[in-house]
Amino acid sequence: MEERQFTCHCSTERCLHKVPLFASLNDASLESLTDKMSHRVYQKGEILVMEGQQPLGFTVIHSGSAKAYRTTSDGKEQILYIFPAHDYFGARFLFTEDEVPYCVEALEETHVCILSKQQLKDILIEHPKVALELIEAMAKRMKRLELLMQQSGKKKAEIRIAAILLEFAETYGTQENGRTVVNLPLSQEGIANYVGVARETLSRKLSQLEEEKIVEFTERLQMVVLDTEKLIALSSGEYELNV
Amino acid sequence: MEERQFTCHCSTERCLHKVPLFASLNDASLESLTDKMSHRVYQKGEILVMEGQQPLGFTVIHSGSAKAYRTTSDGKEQILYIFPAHDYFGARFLFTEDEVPYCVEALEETHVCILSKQQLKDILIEHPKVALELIEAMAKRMKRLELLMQQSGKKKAEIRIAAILLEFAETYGTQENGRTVVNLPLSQEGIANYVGVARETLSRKLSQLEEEKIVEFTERLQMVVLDTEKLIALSSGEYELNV
DNA sequence: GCAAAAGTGTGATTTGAATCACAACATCTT
DNA sequence: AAGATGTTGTGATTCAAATCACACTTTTGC
Repeated sequence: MEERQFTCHCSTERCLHKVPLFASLNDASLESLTDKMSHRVYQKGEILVMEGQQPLGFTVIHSGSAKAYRTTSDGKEQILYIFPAHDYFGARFLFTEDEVPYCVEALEETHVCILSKQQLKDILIEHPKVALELIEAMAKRMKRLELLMQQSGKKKAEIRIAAILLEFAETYGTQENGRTVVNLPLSQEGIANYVGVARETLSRKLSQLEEEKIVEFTERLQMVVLDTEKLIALSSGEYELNV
Repeated sequence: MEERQFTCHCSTERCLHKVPLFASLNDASLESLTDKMSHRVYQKGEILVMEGQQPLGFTVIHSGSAKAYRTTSDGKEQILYIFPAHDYFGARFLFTEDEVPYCVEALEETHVCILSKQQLKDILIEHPKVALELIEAMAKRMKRLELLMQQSGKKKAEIRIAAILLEFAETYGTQENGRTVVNLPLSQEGIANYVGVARETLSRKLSQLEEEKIVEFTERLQMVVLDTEKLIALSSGEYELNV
């Protein structure tokens, strides 16, 4: 096993540069900001923040990825967000509460940079353009939530599954001679918890999707989208899986 | 019937004063802003914006209320938001898209004040505190969406119903010697569309709630909450309705 | 390399809510 | 006041997904 790393290379690499949120800052302010941030490394399975705890702060994922989830009353985990590399979290709950509303857990080795609430507020007041960016970013996240809401109102599992697969394709997919190859961030069990259906239902639906040549599961945690059109039609309810 | 009103009293009443979003603006900037806004009046059932259209702008509800909904592929309406008086909408889609993602319809006679995208942006750049307020407001709305998401992942209808009733109690309830009297903004049919269950299911569940003396429906569009604790327990899944 | 653990596929059964189908009210309208 | 229209309650039936149960496969850790 590799030696565990306790520092990240943020200061040298100026990791914030890759985050669209801070795109409008010039290099000088960016560097002074980076110096002020604290940096941490988490191994796969480690918890970044625990539901009910004090918020860590505004957290930028430098590398790696994480999932945010809550444990429901019947003991299952409902995943709310997957944060890929260069994404961030914390703005939403830094501003609304006292305690974090969900657990965030690393899905792999993950390096993060953290900004305290006050630091973030200072930046937003000083650089209104960053605030505007943040508003836009939040709007995008809301858009996704609204879409999911709409779909989850409906019972059909396949609609919601198709929507999540499309989300994955967009976030983790790469084009390879026409087909979209997607490295899934979660196992089937995890996807089921994200979609909010039973693991068995997901397994059955995925088999159907393969039968109908809409997607293909080549190896563990890898999916190839064969027919994006159909997947979109499915997610909007225009198309249904035949038995 | 009363004569239809085509102008609102914004300029004299400084309606924006009541909107927490603009609380940090001084009277002078508030008044100059108010003059720049356009004002409109809608009757019950009139559409403020249509799904797919160009956004109206950032819209503040001066008086009245409205619902935002989408029509799903199977022809039902899924209500996403209810906007009460002094609430506002538009920030979310002004920043993300080209077209409005849902219909907004007046639930009663409704007076609104509208700010164009550019006007809003200018204010946000000039008054970073307003931007901070907007971020907080969006965070709150996201919090609600996340909560609903979580609950809609679960199948139990009563959990989601309880959550919505609590939301209504908070927004439209008034304390009257211990009990909370709530003037509902929607009919049963509307509530069903908001929760995302069949109208019949809602009716049955509400009857059960009355049987168990948790709420009481005194007159049309009026609910009295008798046992808030139980309603909360129900919404979190700690308590279940006995047949 | 082998055992334990984690993840996956598939049938049989149960269950909760959607759907269908009306009857009973309430509310607009003229 | 009476018909029309919209709203609500309740039974019977259907149906999709959860649950249960277990075989099978893959990964992981020592």
